[in-house]
Amino acid sequence: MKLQLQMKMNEALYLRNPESSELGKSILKHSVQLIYKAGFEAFTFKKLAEEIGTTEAGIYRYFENKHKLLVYLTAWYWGWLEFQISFQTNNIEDPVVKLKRIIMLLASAVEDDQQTNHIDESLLHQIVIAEGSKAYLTKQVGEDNKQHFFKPYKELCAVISRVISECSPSYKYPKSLASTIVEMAHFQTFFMNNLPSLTDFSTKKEESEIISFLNDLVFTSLMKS
Amino acid sequence: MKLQLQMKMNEALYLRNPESSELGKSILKHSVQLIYKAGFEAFTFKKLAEEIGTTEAGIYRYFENKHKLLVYLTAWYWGWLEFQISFQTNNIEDPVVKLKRIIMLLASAVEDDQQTNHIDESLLHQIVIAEGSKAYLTKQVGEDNKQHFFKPYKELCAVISRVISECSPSYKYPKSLASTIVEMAHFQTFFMNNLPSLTDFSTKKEESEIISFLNDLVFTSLMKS
DNA sequence: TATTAAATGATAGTAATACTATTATAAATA
DNA sequence: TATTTATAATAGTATTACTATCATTTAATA
Repeated sequence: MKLQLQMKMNEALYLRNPESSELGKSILKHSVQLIYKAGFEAFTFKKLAEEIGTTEAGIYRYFENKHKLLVYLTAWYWGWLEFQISFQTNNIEDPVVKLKRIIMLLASAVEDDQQTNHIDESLLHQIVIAEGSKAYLTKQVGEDNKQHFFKPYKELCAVISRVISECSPSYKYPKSLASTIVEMAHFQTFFMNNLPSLTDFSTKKEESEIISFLNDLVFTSLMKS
Repeated sequence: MKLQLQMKMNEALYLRNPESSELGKSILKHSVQLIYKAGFEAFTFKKLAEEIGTTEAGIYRYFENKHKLLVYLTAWYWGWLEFQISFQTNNIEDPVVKLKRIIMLLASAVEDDQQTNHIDESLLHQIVIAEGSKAYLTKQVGEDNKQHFFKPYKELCAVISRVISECSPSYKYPKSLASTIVEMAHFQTFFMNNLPSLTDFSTKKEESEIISFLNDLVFTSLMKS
């Protein structure tokens, strides 16, 4: 039995629900591939339409513009990741073990999980590393936030900060530490691959080194307080 | 006596040196103001030209495109900040005191220093917080890096990582910790102002709280190892 | 089965963006 | 005075980021 889990996405992110039709799913699938390949700046709805074999206007029926599409994809990713984390850490009692597992999941390359056929999570992970911050580093953060576009990201951080507080109830910065490890899991990966002198990770490009760094960072902070 | 210190910028960043003429300086000054006001996405050379009272073609004689201009401005900022740090921590023997001072400088709002009349460092600091990552989160990072566009940023991180190693020679991740505190000084500020639930900082929006967070993060890591 | 609605395809058009090129003029310098 | 240098003025192109219209296919429903 193969069960499909559908994420309930914020309806303000799209004009027509892309999960509800073939063209919609094709838009999601190919936008991930094209943004991955060309980068978000060079990505246009025209090119996407050509790739899919539809027209620009066709894409615009689903997404207002490419910024909304990026926000949609990143929100999808954070929702998906939160589910992965809740699934993989379910029934783990010890919050320390739990937090270690979370750090591992944050900093590990994702393998495409087949469950959700139309989105390649592995590519999407790469996109979120390289383009994800652009979803909120804009002049419209405020309005976008009011419309709850970043809820999945904030929820993930909230989940992590709760585990941090379980590990160490007296620690004073659980939320900031949570957003720090989420961001750094990505940034250190990006730096390792592109600006390696900003990291201590060898040319082997081992993600295990990033995991060790984050574990060290987090647990020395928590053990002390 | 008022001494002007000129930063030597990477020549591949511009077509004509903007520091060498009035129009050039005006471009720098007004681009900082306009990017701050409109955000980098909405910023165009046309609008900039109108603001300055010159033509689009006039801007293009100085900068190839707006990406190069952003890279120029961020590089300028990191160079300027490294100088501020080296100046303000000069003659401090104790590396712990030094590192604390650095963290303070990283996370404090900048006040325009008058020394360099044409660039408003305070606005530029805000720009680097909100747009700075876009300088390297692109498909061309590799090439840009080969042309040493990110040297000032990497040098600043290198300086900080050396102080970290002085504080604790056995600490295994001085470079990653350095890039982490630089990035987090900015991201936590951005989050505090725009997505506050990602932080533990009160509505007072006190930068001193961010400084405390970073100090805690860094010094528990270093004391332990 | 016929009717109708929903989704898509095809085409066209507009305003703004991101440039390049050319020519004229003013100011600085040799 | 001749000449280089910087800038202004104007024009033009390809691409981007959309919006609008209408025809056609597909699917749902009466």
